[in-house]
Amino acid sequence: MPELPEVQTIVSQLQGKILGRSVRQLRIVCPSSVENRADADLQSLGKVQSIERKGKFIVIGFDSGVMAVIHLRMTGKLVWAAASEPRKPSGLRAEFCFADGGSLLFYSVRGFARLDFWNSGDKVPGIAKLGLDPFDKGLTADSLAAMMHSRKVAIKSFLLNQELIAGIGNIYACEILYRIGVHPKASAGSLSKKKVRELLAVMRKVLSKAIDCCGTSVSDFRNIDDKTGQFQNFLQVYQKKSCPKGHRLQKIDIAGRGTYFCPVCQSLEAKKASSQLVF
DNA sequence: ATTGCTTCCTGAGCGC
DNA sequence: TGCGCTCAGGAAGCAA
Repeated sequence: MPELPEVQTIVSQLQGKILGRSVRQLRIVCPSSVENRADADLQSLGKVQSIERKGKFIVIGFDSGVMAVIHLRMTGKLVWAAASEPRKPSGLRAEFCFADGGSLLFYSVRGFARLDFWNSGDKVPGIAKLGLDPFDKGLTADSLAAMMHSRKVAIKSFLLNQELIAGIGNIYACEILYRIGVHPKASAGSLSKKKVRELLAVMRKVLSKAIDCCGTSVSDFRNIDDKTGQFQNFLQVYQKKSCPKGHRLQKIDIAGRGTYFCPVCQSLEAKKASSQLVF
């Protein structure tokens, strides 16, 4: 499931592939996954001017004044295909055909992913509500501690809330909490200032490493060349039986997500200083 | 205001 | 081999 590192991987690859190129035709295969909320004809999108990540959203700006806002949710994919390559029909929702050859294919196996068109500068509801990016300089130990202060919600749910911090999903939430030795059910407000500082540092470290690895492929994440990422080789708890120290892991449900944690390394009180290696 | 539950959907994996 | 069941989860929407 694409989270911040996977989406960043796709955005970086798209920048190298389609920036400055013109879309000749937009082929909408499945209209229920695509919506035009722009005052423009989608058959004259024009040239790709910008490609950005906003939380887990991908925003592609065109010189016609339209932007494509894409959210891959769980099983969405963007795949580059040469004009001659056969298209896998299963889950194909739309295709951007480029004037100088090649296509960007938008897939969504389970139909949750979205491709919506807006006028550049429109306030897109999902994006407008996003909290700070984990790498935003405005996100400091102080501001994070202020956000967490007095919140009773489980720290795992806090990390998954896109309106607070944008980009973390289930896999990285589990991995970050294991690395700082905090129980996923510990209330966000219960973390000491020292732990909050550690949380911020480890969050950035884990996400950076995952970006360097071009993401995590535990199920079906693929980059635009249909290749897997490599961070699954560094996972310590997600879908594992035991932690790196050999303790048996537990799996519980938090906010409707499978949550993996080590009952030995991750204390509920969130007070124990972590001495374990991050990688 | 904050928290939590339900819904959407299909392929993979499992037991029989 | 094949059937039916369970599980996977991001975010909107609504209830408490």
